[in-house]
Amino acid sequence: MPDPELSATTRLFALVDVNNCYVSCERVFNPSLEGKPVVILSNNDGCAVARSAEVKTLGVKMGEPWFKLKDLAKQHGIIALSSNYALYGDMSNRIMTVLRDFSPDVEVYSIDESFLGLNGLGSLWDSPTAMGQSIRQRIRQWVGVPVCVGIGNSKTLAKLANHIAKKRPDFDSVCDLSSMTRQDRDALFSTIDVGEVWGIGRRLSEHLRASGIDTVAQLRDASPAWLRSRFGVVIERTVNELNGLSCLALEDVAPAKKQIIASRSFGQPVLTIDELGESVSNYMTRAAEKLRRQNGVCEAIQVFVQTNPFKASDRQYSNGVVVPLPNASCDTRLLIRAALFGLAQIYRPGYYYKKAGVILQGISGASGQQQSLFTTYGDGAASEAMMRTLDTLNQRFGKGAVSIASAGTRNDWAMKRERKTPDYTTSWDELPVARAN
DNA sequence: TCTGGGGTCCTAGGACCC
DNA sequence: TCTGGGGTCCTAGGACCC
Repeated sequence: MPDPELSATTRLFALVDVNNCYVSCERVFNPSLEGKPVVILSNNDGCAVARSAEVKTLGVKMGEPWFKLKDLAKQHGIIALSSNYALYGDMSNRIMTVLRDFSPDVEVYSIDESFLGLNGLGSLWDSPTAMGQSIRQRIRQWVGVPVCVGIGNSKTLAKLANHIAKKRPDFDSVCDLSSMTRQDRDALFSTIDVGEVWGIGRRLSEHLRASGIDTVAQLRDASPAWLRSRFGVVIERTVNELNGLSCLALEDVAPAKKQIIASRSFGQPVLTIDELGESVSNYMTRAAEKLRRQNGVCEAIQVFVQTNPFKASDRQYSNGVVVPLPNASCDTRLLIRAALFGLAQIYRPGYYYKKAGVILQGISGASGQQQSLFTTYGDGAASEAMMRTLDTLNQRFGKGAVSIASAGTRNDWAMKRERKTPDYTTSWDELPVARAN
């Protein structure tokens, strides 16, 4: 097999990743946090979702509940901040803008990570490493946060290089695997745990180790065919990528979401359907905004509720239901009604609810705003009739007991859906009386 | 009694990512 | 007392069809 790195179609990728992103963002606006142990907490200040280097050194894990950390925090003076996603999103946009100056091909992979396509840019720089250093310095200077840069012949290798740049101080925050000698790479790969590879999670690591594959080098040299038969096609692709055979393309335009989730845990347990309904309405409002932002409509919504699984002394209950819509829609009011209808079906009184959420499903893109408006309001007798039915029901049973499934024409998707879920209540006669009192 | 073969679609669940 | 919130893809198996 020819060395893919020498072929004419060799690709080159960089991965730029903000160090301890949320903490670094906070430090830009509050320099007194510099050098101190800082954690950023999730919704309701529940879990640590970002840790400064000082906190990582103390052994604090990602996702660790804050209440378990309180003693350690007191002991070491850990500063805990509630998360501020508006700030992080804004900082992220600034970084991505800087990156676009370096390459026309930028894939924003997450709030703190971007892939860059480097093909064709070689003549602009002494070396990929020189470019990486320039990226790093400019983001530090213009935005104020530290980043690491990993470079390789596939996205998986760029990710791995980034990991090395972060862990090994001698690389000075930039690691280029593509220019390294085979021996140097082997030496590195044989010291890195297989679980550090992008796409190899906890489960696969366990299985691989049981098969005698402990390091990146061993995974790279394992037989793709054997791995495929044993673990599936995803890992086969990963191994090819580790060998410098680029299988994952850069996606410079973000594909539209196929589903949109909005959910939250509650600070306090919630008992009544009215409170749940209020939350569900809020989530749906947010989800519908996201849907419209991508000019989409959805054909069904799902609503779910859950008690606190960590509280063993509580009676546990969790349930969800899919509500097909008579017409694909992005209309907030209609979607909220559908969600409340679903909620009425799954709500059971007497439980301490801790979490609820909605999922928009069957999303398709509208070709433009006009089409989605037509779909929603249109001349659709179905929609109109449905709304009237809902109003009648609301008057009769009170808020929350709303039916939408009996009105209008169903599309194919919804019909199939109905066939497969026989327990789905289609008639309002069958609606449970779901109010607590 | 014996009981085909090929195909699609859908779902639930599991794995992964940040 | 207090335990995040999003997403994607793959696979196995069942339903259904001819």
